[in-house]
Amino acid sequence: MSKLPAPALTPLSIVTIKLACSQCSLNELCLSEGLSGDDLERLDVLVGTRRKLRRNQHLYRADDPFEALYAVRTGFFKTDVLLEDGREQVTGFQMTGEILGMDGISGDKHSCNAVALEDSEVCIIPFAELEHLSHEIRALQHNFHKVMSRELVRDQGVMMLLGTMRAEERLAAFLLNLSQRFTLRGYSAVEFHLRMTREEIGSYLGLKLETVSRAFSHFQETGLVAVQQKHIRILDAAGLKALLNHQRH
Amino acid sequence: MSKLPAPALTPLSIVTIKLACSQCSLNELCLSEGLSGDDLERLDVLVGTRRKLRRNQHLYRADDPFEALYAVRTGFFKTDVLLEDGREQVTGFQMTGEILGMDGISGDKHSCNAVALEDSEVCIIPFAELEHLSHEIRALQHNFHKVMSRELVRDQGVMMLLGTMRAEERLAAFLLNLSQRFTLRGYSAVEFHLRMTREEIGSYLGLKLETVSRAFSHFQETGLVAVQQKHIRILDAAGLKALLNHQRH
DNA sequence: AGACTGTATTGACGTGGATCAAAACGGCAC
DNA sequence: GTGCCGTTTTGATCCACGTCAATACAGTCT
Repeated sequence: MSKLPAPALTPLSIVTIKLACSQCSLNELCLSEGLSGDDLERLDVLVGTRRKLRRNQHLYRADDPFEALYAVRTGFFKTDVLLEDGREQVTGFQMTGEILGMDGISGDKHSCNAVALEDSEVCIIPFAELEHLSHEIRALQHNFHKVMSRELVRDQGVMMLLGTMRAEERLAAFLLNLSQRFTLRGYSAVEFHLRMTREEIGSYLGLKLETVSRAFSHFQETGLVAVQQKHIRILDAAGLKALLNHQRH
Repeated sequence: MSKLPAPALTPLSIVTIKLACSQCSLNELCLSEGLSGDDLERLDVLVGTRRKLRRNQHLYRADDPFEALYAVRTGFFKTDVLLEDGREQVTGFQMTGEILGMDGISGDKHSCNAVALEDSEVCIIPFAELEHLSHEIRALQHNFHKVMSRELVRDQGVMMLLGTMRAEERLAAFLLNLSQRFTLRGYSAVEFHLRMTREEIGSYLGLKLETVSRAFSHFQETGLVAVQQKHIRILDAAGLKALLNHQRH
């Protein structure tokens, strides 16, 4: 299983590392939650290899054969779908501890593109082996089901956002969501760097980049958020939340 | 396990039936795909009970404890999510052979409402038992993963629709999607009854009911579709598809 | 340092779909 | 049948966001 230590053809080097889930600080966020020491070791074996990606590198592309899931170990990703006519929809942003690639299970090929938005590292989880192991470890099976289900619930939230919210509500919801996810990972809830461009935010939120920019400016004017390019500081989280619960008109 | 044959308190009668998946005509669409005779029988035991619902009855509601998945056996459902301020987003329409309730796995409670849009019947699939059985039958485990993943891919499509398409494109995509799903079930691809109102279509597509109505009228005028209330006849499927691939402008 | 390029901000204007309103239609109860 | 009510259609108006365009800013290369 160990990979050739031959001349690295591309920057996408594949590294074999022998400490995986058991040593991983993301434990609770990932597949290994609640696994016993013994089972954890078996998961370690499964998730033996990692892959580093540079900013803007693709982890996989739509129509690539599906072979593995990927757990983000460090860094930041986006997933997007392209229509034939060139329209792009960003379907999600993934950070540390989140799992990528589950869309590929149903058709044995990936149905979207996954791109690193900064230099990143993922754990490779060969899917056939994951199924095999979760066939043996019930807790792992259940964890995996929960991870997939969580993704379904997340998608519901995005549909709600795209279907019923106006521009500033969408951006507020987006910022609060990021804040919450950063908090879970031990980072500041109120101050962070956006890894994506205004255009990518807009695509995710179903808005044009100019609208995103204007909404940021307006948040700045009203003292909700301090915005300086990609650097964000939330000044009034309650105010942002209040935006969400307001009736139309 | 058998239910009281006592005076039916409510129209939501629970019926014990002993032919389940093995006799079910929906085989290929559902969880049982590719299972051998022996394994099929074990799935039969699991999916032993059904539940009938009248039009407008809830199958489950948001925050109900999650205990089972439901396979639509006959009828038609919608799922929706409500915001505190009363805004509603229809997140999907489910027909024969489709599985409901997977959103509940992650939080042990349902995250949306499921309502029958016509008199319907579902197969009850107790989730703990499904996990138990799919722990033993690898093909079942894999089928279930595929079903969940298919749902993720479907959600991607809805996001694309809500994020990048204009009103008539959304409606065209919606009609073509229904057409395709009816076809899979052996019904006409070009002629069908809509089970939902304009308002529900609009909620699903992120549009107001008036906009949906106008789009239907326009399709009628341009000879793409014959519309008579809820009765739809697709006259020019290619024309509808062409709408989707057009650039904005 | 200067030049180049991708990204962000801001303004002026146009438009697709929301909103408000009224009328038509269909199904159902009586 | 008649009346009632939920749904659909259609019209008139409004406005949030898209579009087009110019400028500002930041990072990178040389």
